[in-house]
Amino acid sequence: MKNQTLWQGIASDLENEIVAGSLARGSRLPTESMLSQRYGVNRHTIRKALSHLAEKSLIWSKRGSGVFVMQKPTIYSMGERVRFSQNLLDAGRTPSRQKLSLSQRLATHEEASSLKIKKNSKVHHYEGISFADDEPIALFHSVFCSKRFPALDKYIEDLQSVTQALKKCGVNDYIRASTYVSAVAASSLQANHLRIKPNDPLLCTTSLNTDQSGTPIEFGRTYFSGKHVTLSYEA
Amino acid sequence: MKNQTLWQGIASDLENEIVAGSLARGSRLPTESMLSQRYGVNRHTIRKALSHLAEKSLIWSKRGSGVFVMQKPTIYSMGERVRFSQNLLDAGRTPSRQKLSLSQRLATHEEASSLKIKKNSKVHHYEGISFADDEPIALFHSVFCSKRFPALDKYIEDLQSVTQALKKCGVNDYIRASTYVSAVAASSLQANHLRIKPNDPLLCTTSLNTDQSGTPIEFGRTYFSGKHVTLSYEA
DNA sequence: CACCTATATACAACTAGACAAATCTTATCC
DNA sequence: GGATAAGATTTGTCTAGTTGTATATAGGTG
Repeated sequence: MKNQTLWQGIASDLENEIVAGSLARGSRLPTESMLSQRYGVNRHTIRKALSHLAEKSLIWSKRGSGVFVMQKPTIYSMGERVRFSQNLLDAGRTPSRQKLSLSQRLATHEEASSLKIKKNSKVHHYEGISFADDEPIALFHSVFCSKRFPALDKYIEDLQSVTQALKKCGVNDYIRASTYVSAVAASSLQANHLRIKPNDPLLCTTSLNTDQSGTPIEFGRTYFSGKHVTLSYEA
Repeated sequence: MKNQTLWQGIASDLENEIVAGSLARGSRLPTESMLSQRYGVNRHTIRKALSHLAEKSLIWSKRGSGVFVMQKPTIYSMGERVRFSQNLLDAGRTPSRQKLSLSQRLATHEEASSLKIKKNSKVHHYEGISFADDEPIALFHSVFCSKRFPALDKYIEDLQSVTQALKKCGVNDYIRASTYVSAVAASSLQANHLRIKPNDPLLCTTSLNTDQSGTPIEFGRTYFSGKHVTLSYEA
């Protein structure tokens, strides 16, 4: 973190002001000329820093008008139907996922009782990272009953999508039955994956999805980077 | 003086031009390409000579801009009453300041406890550069209780002087209650402002000013360029 | 051999200036 | 008061020039 270029230093400085709230959401930044004076650099160097922040969707600019702080970094809306890809597409961002692991193991006590399956049943365990515009925004892991979805792992491997894989297993729709949200500090491992610092705040959601009959299908936890995500519960 | 290398000869040649005044203080040197042509050597040889002069603090360079002749170092005296402008006038130099930012924000834990105000109180945050003869010698930032000095920011904006602005707020005199001095390495942003290199040493003073009754008024840090400033504690 | 001096080349980071395009501000007219 | 036009601001784009850094090569010296 030391030998960074000027524009990188400026970008992280401005980013700090944004996340700290000193630059309020929706407000206008100082003009590029002002910033170039403040930081003692050429306007082009400021523009490089700004374009970096724009790529991270922290700001947006309008010719002739100014540069503004994004209202929310990424809006991830929680509702009856939570679909990762569709959510991000709605927010105007490009979703992608990276698999960390995909295996079978015995369900924990918590998982078994949530999924309403027998203790020591086998489950598919799927773990990975969610990206928005190639920026990691969340770590997730979830489990599915192996007995009910014998070939789910193969489908996930091929399709890279839980929604699509479940369709192949005959589940055309699923519903978010419950969601719990808490805040935790990132471990160094989590921080590394999410490209943030250890102890940075994470939003931890524990969720259960069921099919239309109410039978549990998926149980999992997702850790969202507090810097990049705001959860939305609008109706 | 006999068996000197090419770059040593060039360095002493340029040094003579500087001390003789043929290259004026603050002026720009010919570009490295020009010099390499003039002396008939490779640009790297010129750079070796220049880096030698830079180590002696005779010149400083700015990427993309050029190489410039540096001013002479300054002595800055610390005592019960520390007044920037008067200090430099006493030293026979011309003082000036440049505002980098002036805003209100919440006090940090350290600031609140130093100023003896409540946590999460608002403070004026004033940040800038101090110059001596148009050469930057220090970066400063300090905070004042917003509640006690509601209009201080306006006064600072107008008067460009903390001492004068405080007078407008009814503080006719203030006293340096404590000063801590440490040495730190310059970040790339700090280095850019002070026209030095990253990791060059800075004198970091953390200071608290109070009014005559002992009530804290200003808490701040000043980063003096080690190359340009010597602090003096004479009685 | 290891190290310094010097050359040569290429690229990255930053500055400098100019101009265009979109927007905002202000004066003016009716 | 509202519409319009002129001017000032502000971001977007382009070209050119300067210092910083990295790599490769070769000769001289202790």
